Amino acid sequence: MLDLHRLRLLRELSHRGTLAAVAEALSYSPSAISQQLAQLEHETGVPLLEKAGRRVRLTEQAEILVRHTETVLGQLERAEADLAASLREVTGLLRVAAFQTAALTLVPNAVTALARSHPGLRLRIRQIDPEQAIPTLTARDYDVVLGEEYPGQPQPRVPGVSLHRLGRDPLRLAVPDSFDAADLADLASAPWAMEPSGTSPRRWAQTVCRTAGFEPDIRFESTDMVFHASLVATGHAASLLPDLVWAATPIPGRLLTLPGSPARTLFMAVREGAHDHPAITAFHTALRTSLTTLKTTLPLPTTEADPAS
Amino acid sequence: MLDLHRLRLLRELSHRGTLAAVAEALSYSPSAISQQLAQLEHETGVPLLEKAGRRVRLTEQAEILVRHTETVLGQLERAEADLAASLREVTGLLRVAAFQTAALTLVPNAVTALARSHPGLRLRIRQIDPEQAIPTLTARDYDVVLGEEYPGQPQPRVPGVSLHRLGRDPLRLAVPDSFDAADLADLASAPWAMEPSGTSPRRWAQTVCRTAGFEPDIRFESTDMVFHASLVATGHAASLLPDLVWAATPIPGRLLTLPGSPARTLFMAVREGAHDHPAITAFHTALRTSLTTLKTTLPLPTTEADPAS
DNA sequence: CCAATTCATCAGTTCAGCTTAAGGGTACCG
DNA sequence: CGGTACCCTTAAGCTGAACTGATGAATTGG
Repeated sequence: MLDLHRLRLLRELSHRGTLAAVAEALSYSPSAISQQLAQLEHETGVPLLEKAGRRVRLTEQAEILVRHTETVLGQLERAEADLAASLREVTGLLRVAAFQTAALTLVPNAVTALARSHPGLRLRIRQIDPEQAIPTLTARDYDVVLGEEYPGQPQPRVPGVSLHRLGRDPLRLAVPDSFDAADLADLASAPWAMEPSGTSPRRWAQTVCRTAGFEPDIRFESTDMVFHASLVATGHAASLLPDLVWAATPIPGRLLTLPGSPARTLFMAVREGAHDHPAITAFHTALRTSLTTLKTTLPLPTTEADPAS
Repeated sequence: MLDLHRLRLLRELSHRGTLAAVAEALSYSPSAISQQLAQLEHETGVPLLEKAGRRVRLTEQAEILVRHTETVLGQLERAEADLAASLREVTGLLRVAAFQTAALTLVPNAVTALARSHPGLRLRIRQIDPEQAIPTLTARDYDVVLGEEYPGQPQPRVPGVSLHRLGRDPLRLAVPDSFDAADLADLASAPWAMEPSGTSPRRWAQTVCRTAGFEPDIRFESTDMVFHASLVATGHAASLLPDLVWAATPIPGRLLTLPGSPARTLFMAVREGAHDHPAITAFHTALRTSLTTLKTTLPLPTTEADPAS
């Protein structure tokens, strides 16, 4: 009988490429992974790994096993979901990774609602960059990862992970009251606050400025959008920020709607097979109602129709 | 993550009914089973077993897990089969349980053929009563069980096990030369050799005699059909025997064809998911050719058309 | 009512699988 | 080309999960 634990290691290897990465992801020493895979090879009697430079490559047979392992793991995930669904009360522990604005705004409301509706469900929230959190779904560090997708910056497709849309979060231009600007083009030489390079909000914001015909003068870089807001409030920079920020901090100046009414899409990533899990569907609906509640509460310019709400 | 090993124990329990039986089947102590299932209950946080007198009953949740476990185990079986199928040569070890006539006649030819065509395949044959061997398929004591089905004695359907027909083996009346009998009715007061009561050949043979209008005078009981044949040869008893016996021992007297040309059906039982395994398909074809070869070789009365060959 | 079954529990033991440490091969870079 | 960094493997030793065996409690059948 094939050992599922070893098969999982093989599957991780096929995703991550090196034994060291698998070990890192699953908190083992590389040696343990090497031994276990050697054992799997021995049990099956089939070569599964072959050296490729200083790395290893999966053989054709190993790929076959990986494919089956995916379906087996999905089946087990569904078993857990079915089991949880058969109970009246939703219980257990849900480990959530949330990006900053979600953690500050969406999540607290959702947690409150769930504490009332599903007292048996425990939540563990951690604020973390979603780009690095999504791969850890399959490593089972988290059950849910909240993510965002900026226009023109599509989320990479990760096998074994399914995405579930939460809604749109409109993106607007936040300008200090002291700035004399009516639209984007007026800010060609203004100081800007943006996210660090390499992030998708940064790529999007830069694209917006370049489309408007200028290269932004970026004076402040931070992943902290509340920091951006305070820079706007104190008159130091303009910034392109999503509406949800204003649920966490007061609107610091003027908000200008951008051409085309762009928005980031908020989504929830879970392991395939787990999306039926009652804890996850409960969390999903709690987030969606949290989002729509926040949207109607916020005193925002109603210059756009939002098809998501 | 649900532990597959523990799930397997739960599955066995749902089939066998008591912890003791599971322990017996899988060569553990009952204590080990109890501990493992308690652990599974603890991990899932869901009650899985409830006391029912001095036994235990599976809860609704446990049944859910069992259903999923069945599909997961089937998937793993298919993984192994796919893996083996991807290799050029058929290798590995095939553990076969065979009933007596099969072990004496069908199997040796098949083994010879396989040794030539698939030198990498090792076989371990054990002669054993198929009725007790089939349940052990799921316990993985055997990979293949050869079985027989007498007319009107249908094989019980075992979940997780699939049956594959090998062919018909005609049943005839073997009468000592010294007996003055032309058909069944002439043997109403003759001494008979039959299989022990409780077996399906016995039930069938008794039905045949009763249909012919008499209760047989059973003087010899044995599962050994070669013994039956020798009783016929030595003039001590008549017996209802399948043709395959004559591949193991000379025809001892006269063979009379029965009305309706009855035959037992020979089949091969394997775990579901394993029927695609190349070692098993190879064994299957070897057995079928072995059977047809034997049939054409035997000097038998050709009074019947055999639709199986 | 006693004997036999069956499951639960506890203490003791064994072995699979982990970590650490050392070694060898490969790529990349000055 | 040597140096360095990275990656995989192997050996040795240790730890904890899981097994055995003994004991006890509950239930059923003769």
